[in-house]
Amino acid sequence: MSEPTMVRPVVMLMGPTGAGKTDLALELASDLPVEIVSVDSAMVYRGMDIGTGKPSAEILRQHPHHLVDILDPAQSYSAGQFVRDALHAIRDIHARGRLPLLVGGTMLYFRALRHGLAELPQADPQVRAAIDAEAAQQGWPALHTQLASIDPVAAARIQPNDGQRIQRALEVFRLSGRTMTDLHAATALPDPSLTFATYAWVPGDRERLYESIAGRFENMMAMGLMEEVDALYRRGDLHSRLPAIRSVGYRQLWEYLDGAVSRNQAVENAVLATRHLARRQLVWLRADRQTRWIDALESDARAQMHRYVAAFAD
RNA sequence: GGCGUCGUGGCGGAGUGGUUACGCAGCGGUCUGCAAAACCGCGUACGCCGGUUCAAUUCCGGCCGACGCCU
Repeated sequence: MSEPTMVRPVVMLMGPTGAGKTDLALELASDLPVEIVSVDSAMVYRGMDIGTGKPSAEILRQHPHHLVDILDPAQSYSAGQFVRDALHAIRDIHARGRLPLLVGGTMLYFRALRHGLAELPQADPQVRAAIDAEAAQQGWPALHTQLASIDPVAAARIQPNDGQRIQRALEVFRLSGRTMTDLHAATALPDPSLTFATYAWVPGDRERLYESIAGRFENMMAMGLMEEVDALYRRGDLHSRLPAIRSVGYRQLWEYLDGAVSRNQAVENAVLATRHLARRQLVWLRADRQTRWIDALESDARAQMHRYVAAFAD
């Protein structure tokens, strides 16, 4: 007999890359009855450790992270798959009487879990290939026009050059016979029994964040990131169009291994790409009015987070 | 000291007697199964002082600075 008023708490710790979320989460996990669920589109891949800022194998043994190392880099993950996987992990953690602590920087995943995704057909390689071929032939703006004729609402909010989204909208229609706009209307919460407490862990000073990003990448190089990327490169079956290889850091070093740029240039590009990523993550966080911001640079920030999370851990 | 070339927004780099080049960085933003992705938006800058002209970043003169060559 379940009580209707019972809610199952989930704490979300979001932040830009380089903000120190991982360390904070580990700290919380060693003091409180929480289990960490990674919300990170790159840490899901095996063999991508240094560049994704994944905790060491030793630490992962002490504090198991859900949704880390679950895919081979040749595979593709998705927001939809993430929601399913996260829901399972959350269910299990609650069943153990513990608190799920979702930590990461993939804001689309957080949003999908909190607000839900419509029931849309999954990506289909065949259909995508067909659409790609058409785009190569006529250009994306032409396909955008095509989209406008079947789903004017979607076309109005998608830019004529946004191939990724035009393709998805067209794909959904070809697969289901219904427009994306139509299907979106039925968007529902993934699990209404969950309550989310959301926190944005953000260094209050952008300059400091960028400095931390540069230092962090330098450190990754010192830890052998180039060798890590080279190992993936040498497999021979991976290529630069794969989501895994397009990740920040990996993509740029891959270009160096391809001989397209110098090593220094690659490193510079990688740091730059990381800054851009952080900026986009901040945009998501700013747009989210329900989330409590915590300045990671404040001296009592950690203690504050401790209290917040402890309040849900009872 | 002489001759020559050059001096454009944070950087790179076009160009024109009157009409916002552009690229990068930076900043703002969009985001429903690739999201560490994809895409969109934002900059009147022309070394200084005069002159010519209806109008000068663009033409002329001087000055300053940089570089090169020469003595």
